[in-house]
Amino acid sequence: MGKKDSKMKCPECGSTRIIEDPHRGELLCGRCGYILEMKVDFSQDWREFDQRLSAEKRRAGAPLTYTKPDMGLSTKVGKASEIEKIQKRRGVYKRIEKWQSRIYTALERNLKLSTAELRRAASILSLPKSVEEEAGKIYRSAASKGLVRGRSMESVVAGSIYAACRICGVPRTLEEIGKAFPSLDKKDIGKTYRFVCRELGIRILPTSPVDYINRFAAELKLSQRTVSKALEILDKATKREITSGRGPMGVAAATLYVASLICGEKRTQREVADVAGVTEVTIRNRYKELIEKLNLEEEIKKSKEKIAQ
DNA sequence: AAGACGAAAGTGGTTGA
DNA sequence: TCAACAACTTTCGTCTT
Repeated sequence: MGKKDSKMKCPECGSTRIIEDPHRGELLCGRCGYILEMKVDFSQDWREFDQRLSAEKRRAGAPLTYTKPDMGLSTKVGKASEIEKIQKRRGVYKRIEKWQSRIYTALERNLKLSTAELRRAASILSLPKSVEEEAGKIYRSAASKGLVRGRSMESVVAGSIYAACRICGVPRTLEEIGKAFPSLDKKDIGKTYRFVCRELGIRILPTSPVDYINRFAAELKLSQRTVSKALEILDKATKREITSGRGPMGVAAATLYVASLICGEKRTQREVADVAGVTEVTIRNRYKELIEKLNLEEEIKKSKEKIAQ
């Protein structure tokens, strides 16, 4: 993490302490954790030392993209009637043209619609371009394997986005994805997600609570101090295997709740639960385990006394 | 009155025979 | 394919602040 230039200001709390997290490529506020932007390096990824090297390394054309139905690549065979000079071969071109349209109609028509849907959802969720690309890639493989058949196109798009978020290390909850797809219910998205991952052989790595802490904390407007405390607690908890087998969102929520108590920035269980998309009961269960196994009782008592003063 | 607590019953997914 | 199982949810009554 390094300091960023001082001109930048956090739109959330006005702090000018903007820090950079190079692993995630995020710029975030050092005070409240608000994420200002996801940085992507658009600069040239090679250097040119002489004529020969520059000719070798340079790549022509627009970059491939999964956010266009044809990846920005397709060419079209002209209509036979337009190619007057080669009248003789007219029959051949007619056939080629026919095949082109046949291939186009099946998969491409679907991709046209789904790409529009993907873009719409990505903009609602304000996903970084890289995640959108990943989602497009996943959808494309799913579609070409015929996995969309029997499922709604939307649910597969939603599942692809959910998977892409996790792969890129910026997981969203199913609720959040669901908000961008009002017509779908949460369970269908999860189901489709699992199905697509299984069929495509995408390894589903369980998400870590760490991935959620920053985002949840920002929504709860917790200070950086509390976030650090939460991460510290989480680290201890992980080492003692309190977190294994537990839902990562519940763990993240409980950790933040405890940290908020200790740092005197109390949030109610309800508030934390809503942000994390779990119930108060789950927070209570995790919370109990944390306190028991990490002996946090005294620390909470201390901070309570402090507040009472 | 709001928040925290915990018991009990229900849900959906995983696992192993 | 079915039952057992763990995690989580929903609901609700009770205690605490």
